[in-house]
Amino acid sequence: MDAQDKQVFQVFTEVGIINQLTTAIFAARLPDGLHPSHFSLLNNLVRLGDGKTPLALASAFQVPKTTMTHTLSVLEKRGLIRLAPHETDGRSKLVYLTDSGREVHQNAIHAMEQPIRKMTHDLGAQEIIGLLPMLTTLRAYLDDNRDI
Amino acid sequence: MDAQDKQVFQVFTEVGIINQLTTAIFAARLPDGLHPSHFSLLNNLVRLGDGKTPLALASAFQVPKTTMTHTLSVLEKRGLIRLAPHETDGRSKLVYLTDSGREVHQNAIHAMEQPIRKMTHDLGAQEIIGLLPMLTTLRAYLDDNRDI
DNA sequence: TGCATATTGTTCGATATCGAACTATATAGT
DNA sequence: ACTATATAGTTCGATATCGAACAATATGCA
Repeated sequence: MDAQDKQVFQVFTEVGIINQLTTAIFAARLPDGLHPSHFSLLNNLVRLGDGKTPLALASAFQVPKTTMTHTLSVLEKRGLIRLAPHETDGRSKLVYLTDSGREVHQNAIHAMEQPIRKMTHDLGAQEIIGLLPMLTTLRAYLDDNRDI
Repeated sequence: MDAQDKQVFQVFTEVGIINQLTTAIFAARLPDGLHPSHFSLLNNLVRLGDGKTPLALASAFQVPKTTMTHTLSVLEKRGLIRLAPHETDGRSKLVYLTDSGREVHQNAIHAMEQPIRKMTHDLGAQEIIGLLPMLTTLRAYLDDNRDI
């Protein structure tokens, strides 16, 4: 591994640390018992629309379907989502947000405003947002090359 | 949450996805049973030196000390690290790499060369490395503001 | 149609992560 | 020195994540 490889590796190390720190910051703002993975799922359903199958969600989040089964069962028990039978495929189900799920999501989003505002105040919004194009490119590339 | 807040939030969403995808890519290259968290610890000891206390390592990785107890016990059982009593503090221990631990780490680093080279070939090394300054700034800021 | 194969989701067992409570040792204040 | 408090690490119970095996349904092809 040469010096350049190590710098690239360092990028992923920093990404990992940032993910851990921001996840911890946001997790502290979530309602009691709501894990970041639960919020992520609610967030996906709100932003990209519900009515997806569990397998489609597992694929979107790059987790095994067994993990999605578990996550969905937690959210269903909490009444934040509803699992309906698939209209045309007897093997499958469809995931829908409940009113309660939308409300919990909205409150969580609102609670995250404060740390985000402090970060942007201290570091500059444009500095942070400036990362977005390359991060998006990198994410899309990795998503298309999972078997790299 | 206004449009700017959402873009900042999107940065952290992308960071999370990139972390998940790269972790999966690297995990696939690790020896059987070696979890990414195990490799991360070996990597830290190699890069920054061993002889640290478990608590110092837990703090460095931002994990509860109970998690570090578990991780260290796994690595010790595999013979990759050695836990020695602290010379001056009877409560504490010191973590040292074994020769086997250094060897496993070296092999893992080497195995990650291939996916890193492919990424840099496809996306351009400078494009990826260009993220490093701001990511480092952001990581240092978050590290200093864990109670944000 | 009938059967082989593929797909969707669940169950089960194993490991990682975490918080609360605990033990042992060190330190500080009197 | 004595005692109260702080610190380092472990144990324990709970949850998240994951892979292997399984059940139910769908699809493709003879």
